[in-house]
Amino acid sequence: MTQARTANPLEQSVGYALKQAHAALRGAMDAALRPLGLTVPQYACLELLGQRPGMSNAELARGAFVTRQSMNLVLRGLQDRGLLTRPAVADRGRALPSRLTPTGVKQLAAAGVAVRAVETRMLTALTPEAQARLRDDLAACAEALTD
Amino acid sequence: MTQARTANPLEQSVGYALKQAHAALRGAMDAALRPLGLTVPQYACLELLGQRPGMSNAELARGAFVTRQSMNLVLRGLQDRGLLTRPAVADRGRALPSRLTPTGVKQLAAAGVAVRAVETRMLTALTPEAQARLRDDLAACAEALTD
DNA sequence: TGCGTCATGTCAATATTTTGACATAGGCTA
DNA sequence: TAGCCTATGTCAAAATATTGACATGACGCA
Repeated sequence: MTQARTANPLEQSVGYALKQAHAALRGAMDAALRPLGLTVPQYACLELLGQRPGMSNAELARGAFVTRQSMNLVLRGLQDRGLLTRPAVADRGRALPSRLTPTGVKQLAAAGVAVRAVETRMLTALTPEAQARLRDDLAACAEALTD
Repeated sequence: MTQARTANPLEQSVGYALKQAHAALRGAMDAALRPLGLTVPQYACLELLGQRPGMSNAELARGAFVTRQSMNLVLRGLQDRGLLTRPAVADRGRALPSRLTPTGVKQLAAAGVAVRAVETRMLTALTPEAQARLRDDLAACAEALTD
């Protein structure tokens, strides 16, 4: 026991476990979205817009945890593919509100099914209570670091 | 906004919380390691080698959740800076075992202090029991996805 | 009104990572 | 032994993300 601690302290680190779980989730989502021709950032963008239409590029970037510049490229790609629309000029301020097209809504629906299946598989070993607790603890971790 | 709950199902997603916590941790580690001239992958490499000297490039890549090619670049950078050594040729197989130099050990010690401070800050809101539970749940999530 | 500050969108350049590919070394099996 | 499979290190190219910078618009305040 005491040897296990000194021999593998990494495995006892919450940070390492977080990194491990994130890598696994990212890989699984990537594999699930590939048949649909979507990357994870692209899906995140669709999901955010599906839940709150009219979000600006900067808002989407913050919600997807990437830079404005990266999200800008994602946005253009999705726009070129006809999954969302964006006004060429802003009528108020500089923010350009994006909205899903009907095609985008359909793509999001298909992607959502695939992603939710991944999440369900990830959480198979956890009770609903444990899942809620995990979510809240992760949120608390994020909040403690963003001050 | 009574529809705040139904309007934000993303906040109820464990996967999203995981992504959020990971982004916050990554950013905090980045900031903590920058004064030392280290990136997160570089630190991960040092930490792995500190705990298990002689790991090969491929082993380090798996442990740090990056590709072999990425770890190869990290390894070369650290080697050029004199933080680790690697034999030019393998005496057995193709794996080249890396080992920290005394300078590397010192850098790792300093970086370890900084990183542990970040992890402590991240976990301030959680009891030791909750921390252990969080770690185990994350490990269970990762394992469920890697089958 | 004028001014300072902040947020946004976007361009260009750079850095980083991944994808694809190939040669080599070792283990396994017929 | 020969043949096949897997793992490893590494090269080159492509994709992706970030950093730095700039112009523009909104807001607060004297």
